[in-house]
Amino acid sequence: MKDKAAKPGGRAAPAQKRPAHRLTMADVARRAGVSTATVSRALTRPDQVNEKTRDLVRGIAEELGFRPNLIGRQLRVRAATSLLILVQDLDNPFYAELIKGAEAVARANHLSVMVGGTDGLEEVEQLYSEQFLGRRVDGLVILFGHLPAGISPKMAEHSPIVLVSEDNPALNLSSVLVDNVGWAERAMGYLMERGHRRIAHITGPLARIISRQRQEGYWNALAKAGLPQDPALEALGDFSFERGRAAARELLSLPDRPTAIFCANDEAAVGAILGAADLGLSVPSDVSLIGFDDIMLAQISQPPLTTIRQPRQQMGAAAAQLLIDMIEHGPGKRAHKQLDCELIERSSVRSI
Amino acid sequence: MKDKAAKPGGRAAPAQKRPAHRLTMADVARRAGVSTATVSRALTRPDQVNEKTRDLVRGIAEELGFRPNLIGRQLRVRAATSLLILVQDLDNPFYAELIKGAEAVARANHLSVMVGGTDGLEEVEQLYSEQFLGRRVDGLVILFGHLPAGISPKMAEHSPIVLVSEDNPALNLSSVLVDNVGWAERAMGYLMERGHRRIAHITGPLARIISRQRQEGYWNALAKAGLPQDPALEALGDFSFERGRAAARELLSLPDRPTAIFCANDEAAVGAILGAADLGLSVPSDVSLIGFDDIMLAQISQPPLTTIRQPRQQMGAAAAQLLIDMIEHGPGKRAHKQLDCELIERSSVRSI
DNA sequence: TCCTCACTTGCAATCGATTGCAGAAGTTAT
DNA sequence: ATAACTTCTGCAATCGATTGCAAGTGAGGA
Repeated sequence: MKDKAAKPGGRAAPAQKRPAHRLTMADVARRAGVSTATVSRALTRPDQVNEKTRDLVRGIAEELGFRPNLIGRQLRVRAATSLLILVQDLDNPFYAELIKGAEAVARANHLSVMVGGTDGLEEVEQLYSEQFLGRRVDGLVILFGHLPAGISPKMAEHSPIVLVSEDNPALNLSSVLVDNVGWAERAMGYLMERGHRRIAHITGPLARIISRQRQEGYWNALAKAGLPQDPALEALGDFSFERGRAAARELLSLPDRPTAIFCANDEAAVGAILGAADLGLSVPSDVSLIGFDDIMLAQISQPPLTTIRQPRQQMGAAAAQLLIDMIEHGPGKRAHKQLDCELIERSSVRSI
Repeated sequence: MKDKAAKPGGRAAPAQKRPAHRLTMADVARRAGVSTATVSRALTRPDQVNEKTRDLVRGIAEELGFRPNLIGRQLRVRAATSLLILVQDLDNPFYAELIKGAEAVARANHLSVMVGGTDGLEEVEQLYSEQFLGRRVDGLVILFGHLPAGISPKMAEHSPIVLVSEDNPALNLSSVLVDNVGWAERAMGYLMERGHRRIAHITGPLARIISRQRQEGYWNALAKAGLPQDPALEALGDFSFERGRAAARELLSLPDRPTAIFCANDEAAVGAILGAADLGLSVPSDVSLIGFDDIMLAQISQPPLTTIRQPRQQMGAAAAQLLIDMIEHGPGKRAHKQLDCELIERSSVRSI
């Protein structure tokens, strides 16, 4: 990659004879007997050039298969061209749909979307920050709750950056969020309305703000119902299927078994279905389950999962839109967009 | 976006006073009392400039927070900077993992990854083709079996383009594939080894080559075993969960019910589990099921699905690598990379 | 003392398109 | 016929960095 020097020995040079002179506007101009300025105008501002000239130039450009070099254009016309979406885990289905929403809006605004999966690695964050600082991307959608290494909070203040899904109140950045605390409370409320009193919680990884917020909602609901917090009813999870399964086994082996479990996400909830099955218990007859997110899995699981749906695609779209506004009008003041979730009733909860 | 003209009425202009003159090398140069050439070298070829000058320049660059404009650099140094991955449906989990694999390899080679979801729309394909023709991206990973609108086969011959997952033999392009026919046959073989003779098939959408290849594998296996093709045993699917469910109901309502079903993909297979359940039948005791792909769902379904695993991440990585080679050494001759699948034995098949 | 060579640095061209400004040509009004 | 406009086109600067070439400096050798 970096070293193209001809190898001393080796097989004969495979490359083409000449570097295949790339077609530029100058070529079209020469061929049409006009200046490059005219070519440029003929191609991008048809009304500013005489009809005959325009058709001539366009014809020749067509015939030659000329396409303007977008890098050249971009250097001159400083218009935004792309957004970068930063994710920790690119193949998490939750993010995929979000990316889709953002891409659609970006595309409608003549922007393209780059994606970067950081795996949580600082060096990779740094690398992508460079793209932003080097103005190769014009805005940043961040799907984790911190600034990527290489971007200082002060810098971020004045930049088109938006935090999505996971907030970080310490940074005062624009964001697109759902009310995790409130909807966790709502999920708990749903369980309580159906008579459940002894309700366990499988958390997400507590290092993540989003997990702590859902936990807070769990606590709030308990408090409002005058129920005590019982540490034994909180099992540490990490959003994974396997951990959800194990956690459910722990919780359901308790002497005084909970009648329902609020899971911090769907994947863990589906794990919990199996964890229950491991103990010969079935959902919802022996234990009720409610999840969070409404990933595809939630519809397909047996039983289908009652859960809180996050409007993922809309979140992505809103993020892109916010960014585009910031790019056009300057960062201005922070915008905090909050989208509504929805409780999707399926069959993993029964009344008692 | 296109029209920035000041709105006649409205609130006061929110934009900053001045467009915040962007820092360039010239600024650093002036401040350091050297030429931009020296700044450039001090920053990118440390050994070519005197130690003292270098430190001075770097210090000032640091202090000023200068970052070189990557667009300017890219215009001058024609090095590849990015790959574009084109997909029909961005939130299909199958592709997400593939993108992840490609991104990792791209990143390791100092390239970034753009993604485009076309939804199968020609106009969107056209739009992304433009990015490629305009040299804003240097290579194309295509995850569907045709060239995007706007790129002619002849053009494609000489360009860094690779078809992944879905081939199109008509185009003679480089590709990264699995042997869909062979592995479909293998799936069928697995069923037959376990005594199944009456085996149905839920196809994918037959417009897609990949579906037809798996179907061909199904037929081949039948033929090799001396079994007849029975049209009644082939149900048209579309890779979706719902259609899989419906198809399974049709097949299992047949007077002479199949003992096993080979599903063209996992999502349909999981649907089939429920389709069977709809008829009071259970998997694998009443009917065996084998899928294709090994998406996450396959591990989690009840019962977990026996299936053919495609090495998605490797496919993405191989595609990126192939592209990078083509970019460095010219397209050269076509490379067809075939990766191995793996039969993952879980519990959706029983011997009879 | 003069020559050669290595090491630093700057000049200016270059990548490819866009666009402000001004001149040329043509039209209309007076 | 002349002034006043329009309309069209080209010149040349510009966006921001990189790099071939040449010049300047100082050290070391003859």
